[in-house]
Amino acid sequence: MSVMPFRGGAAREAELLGAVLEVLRETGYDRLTVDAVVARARASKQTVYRRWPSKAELVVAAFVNAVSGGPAVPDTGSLRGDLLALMDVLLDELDELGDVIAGLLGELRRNAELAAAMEQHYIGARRRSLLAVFERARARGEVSPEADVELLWQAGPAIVFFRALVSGEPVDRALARRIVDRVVLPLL
Amino acid sequence: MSVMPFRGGAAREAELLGAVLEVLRETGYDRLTVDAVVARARASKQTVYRRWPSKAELVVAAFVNAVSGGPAVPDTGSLRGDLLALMDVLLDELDELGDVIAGLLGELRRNAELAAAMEQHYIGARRRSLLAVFERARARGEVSPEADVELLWQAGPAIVFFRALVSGEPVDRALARRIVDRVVLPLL
Amino acid sequence: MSVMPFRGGAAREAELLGAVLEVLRETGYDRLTVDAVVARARASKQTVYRRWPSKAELVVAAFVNAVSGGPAVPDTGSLRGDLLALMDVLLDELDELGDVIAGLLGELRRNAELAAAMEQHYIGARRRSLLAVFERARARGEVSPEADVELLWQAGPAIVFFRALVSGEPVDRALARRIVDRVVLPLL
Amino acid sequence: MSVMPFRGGAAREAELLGAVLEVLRETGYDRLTVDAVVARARASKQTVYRRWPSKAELVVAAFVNAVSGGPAVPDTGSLRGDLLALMDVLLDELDELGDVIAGLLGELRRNAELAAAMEQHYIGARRRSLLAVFERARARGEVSPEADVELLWQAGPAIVFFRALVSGEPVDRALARRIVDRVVLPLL
DNA sequence: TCATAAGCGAGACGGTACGTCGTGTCTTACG
DNA sequence: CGTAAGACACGACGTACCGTCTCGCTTATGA
Repeated sequence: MSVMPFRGGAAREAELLGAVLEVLRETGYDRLTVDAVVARARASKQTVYRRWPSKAELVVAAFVNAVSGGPAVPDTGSLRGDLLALMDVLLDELDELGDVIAGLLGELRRNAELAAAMEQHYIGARRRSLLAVFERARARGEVSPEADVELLWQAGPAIVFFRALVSGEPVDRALARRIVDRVVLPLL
Repeated sequence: MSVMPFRGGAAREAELLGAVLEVLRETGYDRLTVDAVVARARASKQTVYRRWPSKAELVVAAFVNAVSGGPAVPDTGSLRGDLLALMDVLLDELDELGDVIAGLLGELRRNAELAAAMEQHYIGARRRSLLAVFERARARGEVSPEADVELLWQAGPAIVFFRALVSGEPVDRALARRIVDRVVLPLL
Repeated sequence: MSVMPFRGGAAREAELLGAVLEVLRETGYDRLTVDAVVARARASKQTVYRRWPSKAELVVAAFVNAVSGGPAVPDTGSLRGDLLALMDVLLDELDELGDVIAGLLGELRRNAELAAAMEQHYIGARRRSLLAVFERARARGEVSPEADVELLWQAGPAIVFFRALVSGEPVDRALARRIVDRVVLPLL
Repeated sequence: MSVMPFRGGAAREAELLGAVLEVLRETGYDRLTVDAVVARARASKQTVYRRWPSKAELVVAAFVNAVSGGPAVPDTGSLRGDLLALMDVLLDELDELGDVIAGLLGELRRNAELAAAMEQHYIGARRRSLLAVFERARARGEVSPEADVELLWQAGPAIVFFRALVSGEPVDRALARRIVDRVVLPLL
């Protein structure tokens, strides 16, 4: 007498990760407990631990699942517009998942595999989008040849992360505009 | 016939925070337990919890105590030299206490009081040093009047934190030099 | 490849109570620690506290478990023999578990549920045995009709408890004989 | 600017014991804490521990102080009246201090000195009163020569203690009368 | 008259136990 | 065989109480 139809492995996996996100949104990362996730998904702990070996991996999986795909490379016609569009996406994500990221940073320092997953699916995806935007601008001649693009792409995200996670200052679109207009663009 | 001299409250406090740092250095933030600290300091849990209401506050206190005072404002004669000196301090601190910071960021998001303490004694102290350096440079005419100093001071720290804590890229003096020469100075 | 066979809840419960008794015998009631019990049984505190909400309830459960069943109703052929047999059982129990009883009396006064359990399984069982002996004697005509059996059954136990727990006088078989011959039997 | 006049050692001692009794009456023996006593008496812990080496000794001292002197030997003219008068005193004391006695019994088993103090000042005093009453009755010829007075004096107290502390049955004057009329007097 | 000791309040301290919580492993019973 | 349910060992948390200690003040006594 099951109260729920059987669901294959992949579908169940998505449900579990969804439950993780729900609990994350309600309680934050470190108040999240595997028991809460399991109760939310009407699952068993074994069902979770069969797939992810620890709470950290579970949360990273849910996080990556939530942000995966990453931002589409925008095409507003101007470099400035593209940059602002990407910064907006970053801001929204930080707003929603900043707690999760902050909670995970400690784990990432100790678990290279987790760190690699985050780099690959989160930071990496955003880096690739930014670099694509820069590349297109370079093709249009908007980028000075001696600009250190490998360093510059992360100036914007870095400042936003720094304020959101470390210094606690507000991050909003005005800030994004300031960064783009007074830091990134002048250096290109 | 006491086997040990009496130590006033303030002295005991310093000993406790010292024990926290020792344990932090040996075991890392997340493996740190209050019991370990207490054993190290030959203290009782009450002695700790009388002063700091939770493990997080204890660790923040130890961190703040370790970095407080902040970097002396350097005076190498040139803006570039001063900036590099400050970046070096930042790098050393991150190297030594990066794990602690990463572990604490989650707590800071949920505890405004802790966040304020960190901002006041850690980030704030470094911001004040950097701004003092900028101010001196401005007096010497090395800073363009329209430079957004309030934003620029954090470009260096932000990039360093971003790489050290979020993207996992290496941070070293070469990077510091790159940041100063290709981001901060050009924008001034 | 489990290193130990699974034991159902009921079996585990018996093991835990056994560990309590072991620790009781070794260290006495007041020195008994839940941690010691847990270590002895290779159990977790949760496993204990899941079943019994406090140390007191745990100890009462172990005590009740140890004495439950109570003394078989003896049948020596004579009332005097039966009474002496029951008193002997009482003496042995007091000798072995007197410390535990003395330690528990304080708790029992504040916890009616615990007191009821003790009355039901310890005192009650002994009362029932004594009354059965009296009843059989009455059937044989050895009991005067106007004897206050409801009061008399507890004269023996009461004196023994009084001396063992309160006044600190020795209790031995000679005393038991004295009580039976000079108090109980004459009043019947 | 002291808020309280100085009190010599003996007077302070009585105040402290009074505070113990107050706290005992409010919270019972095992919920009593030395800190509570100290707060109640506006005293310092050292002031308590200078006089009594442990909580148990403190409470026993307060108890003995409260019941000291013991019951005056009554003289109602009849043995029965005298016995009932003494039983009434016992009942009142048990009613008021039963919790304390129950809480202390565990300690007494482990601390012979404490047990001796209780026996001397509490049980002993009551035994002496009862024996005096028996002795007077014997002089009047009310006591059979072969009665085991050394055993009989404790029948009444024992049954009362047993019911009050162990079996949890009610103790009242009707019970006292029953004990005197159906147990003690018939055996004399 | 003043200092010097003794008792005191206040309360911090080391130690030990408590009862709670969370993780990751495990067993059972069901479908 | 995968699952829901949930017991379990382990280990950390934060609280409570005991008995010892130090401090600084007040009182009592002796020079």
